[in-house]
Amino acid sequence: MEKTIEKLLKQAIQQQMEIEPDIGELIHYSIEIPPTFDFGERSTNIAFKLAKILKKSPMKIAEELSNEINQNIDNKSLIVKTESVKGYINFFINFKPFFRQLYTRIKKEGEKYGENTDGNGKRIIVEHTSINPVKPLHIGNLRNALLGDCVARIYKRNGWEVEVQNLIDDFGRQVATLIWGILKGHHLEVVREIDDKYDVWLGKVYSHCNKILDEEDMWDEVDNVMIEMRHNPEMYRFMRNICQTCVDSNLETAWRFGVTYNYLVWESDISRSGIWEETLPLLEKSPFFHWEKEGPDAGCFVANLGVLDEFKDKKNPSKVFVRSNGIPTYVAHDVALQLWKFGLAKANLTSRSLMKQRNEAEELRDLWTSTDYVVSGEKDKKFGKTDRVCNVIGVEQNFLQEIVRYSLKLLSLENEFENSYHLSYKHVSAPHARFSGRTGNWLQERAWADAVFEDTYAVAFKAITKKRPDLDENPIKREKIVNSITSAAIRYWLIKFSKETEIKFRIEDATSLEGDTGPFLMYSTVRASKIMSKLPKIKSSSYHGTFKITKNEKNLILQLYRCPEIVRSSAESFQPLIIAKYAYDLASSFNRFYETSRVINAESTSLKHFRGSLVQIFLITMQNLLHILGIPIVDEM
RNA sequence: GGAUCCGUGGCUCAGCAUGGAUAGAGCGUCUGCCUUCGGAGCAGAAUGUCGUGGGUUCAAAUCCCUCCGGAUCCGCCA
Repeated sequence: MEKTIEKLLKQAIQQQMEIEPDIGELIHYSIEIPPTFDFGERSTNIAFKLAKILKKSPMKIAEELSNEINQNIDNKSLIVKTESVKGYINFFINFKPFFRQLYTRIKKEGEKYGENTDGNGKRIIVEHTSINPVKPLHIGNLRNALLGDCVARIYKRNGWEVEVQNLIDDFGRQVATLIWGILKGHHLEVVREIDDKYDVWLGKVYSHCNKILDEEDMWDEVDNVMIEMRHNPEMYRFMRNICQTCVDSNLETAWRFGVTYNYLVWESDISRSGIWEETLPLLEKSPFFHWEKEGPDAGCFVANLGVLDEFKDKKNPSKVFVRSNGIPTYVAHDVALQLWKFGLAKANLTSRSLMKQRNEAEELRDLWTSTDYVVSGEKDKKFGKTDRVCNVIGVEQNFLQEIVRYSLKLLSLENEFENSYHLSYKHVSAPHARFSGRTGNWLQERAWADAVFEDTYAVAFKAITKKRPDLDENPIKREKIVNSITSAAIRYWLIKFSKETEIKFRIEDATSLEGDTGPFLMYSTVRASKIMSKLPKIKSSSYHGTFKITKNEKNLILQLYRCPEIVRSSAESFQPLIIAKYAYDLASSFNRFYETSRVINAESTSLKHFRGSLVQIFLITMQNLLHILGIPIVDEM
């Protein structure tokens, strides 16, 4: 439709205005959806733009162009008429052929409707979740996981090959703290309640350890544990087993929400892989990195970021990459990791297959993990080496992530610099503080992901017992439905905010099932599939005939048409929110259609067929959107 | 001190990239709609100095600057 409009406009402008320059782009960006469809289906403000060039009144230009276009079209073309109003040109489309085209397309593409091949098989790594393996996922970690999960799903549908990584930092201070506590027997002071998942209990132990350490300063001992973990194989094994069990427990949580991964990258494996040893010489060759000889940073390996405009104003534009004791800093490590992701550091990593995961769409995903031991005969697989990298990391790391990105620029890795994306998001906050694993305040607020799931489950269960007493007979089916509703509600709630918005954690919002929520989307598909199940098969040629298309029907058609453009723009901006908002608008349009357009008891056969096919393509489109959002599809609820 | 982000009805948020017609949703409040394909829905009402003040423009919630309020970052921690 837009292309037709562009063509008509271009033609008219060339005939009327005698201006040659490429106004293609100007025309392209001037086409918009009017505030209400009373003004037409599309409109353009091109007359305002041309007014400047031609030094003529916009109204006059709009009028002339509109007249010209009206002469170039007839009632058989896709655009049937145009009107000029207050300088705008409004376009009215011929709905029957438009609908026929759209119907044919959606029916043909089916579950691929909305997808495109922009990625052309290029590869992207999406790294998300990446929590320290000493605690359960809290609601903020879940936001991270869901943003990453949706971006992965979106990229897949834009023709990219996606690799989802979860970085497990088993070598950090947090793990050392926990291990210190366990070696001291402090875990015995924390009761594991009957319904505590392993990671929830570990999280309690971890915050208990922090409390002890804050009271009596024994951080030296933690440092010793950190060193022991690196050099004493038995200590390493002990630590890794605990972390592994915690990760298994974290994975269970992720799966409840439909989140799956391809690869678990362990920090200890990375450290051993020689990745840093590969990276350091690369940096040393660059004129922007050097070993500092004097000043406060003497003896350190330093990045000279001051040469970049972006860092010029910093108080201290240089950044330590290697400490005077020879140990690389976190940022240095992250640069190395980023190089590995792009395939620029080989890293001697071995991997093994863990299991197959299945998500709510019944899609399989192999889970692999990096490993420190290989069982003979096991397959190995190499990860990394992608064209683009998206790291989902909280907003508090903006500055550090910028350093990582700009380090690539200093290494003249322009392409990798352009293709590094830090998906930065704000935190989910408790009423008065941020959630932190150290203080364990997620516990009091019941803000860990499993608890939120349980609380939402309870609300959904209550609702379904009231609405569907018949399901008392079939508790297994009911449980499946309630699980779906729960996952849908929480997933949608955590993606419907923009990344820059700090979400205030209030359980009433998370568990809400009405209005702008996941279950609302599900419900629209339930309505549609109920109609479909009661409708005889539609023959694709049978929606001709004489009938009027109502306002609500037109609105639904126009919404359905937007899907591919929406999928594309959400990938470009790394904003799952765009899909969520669109899906909500689409469901609303359907609900309005549903109220006013009877399908099964339609006044005529041709009308019944037309409406039936509209329901059909709505169902296809909506299900595709739900897949992208990771919301389960059910045919009753 | 420097940097980034945020401020939109009573509450929670979209919209800002690429300025354009009447600033949109949801919750809450009020009024209607179940002999009607499933009411987790729909129709309607009330509620707005788009933080403040200036600038650019034919046109500003959107771009630029000031100030106010809030968040985050600025380590040889991760």
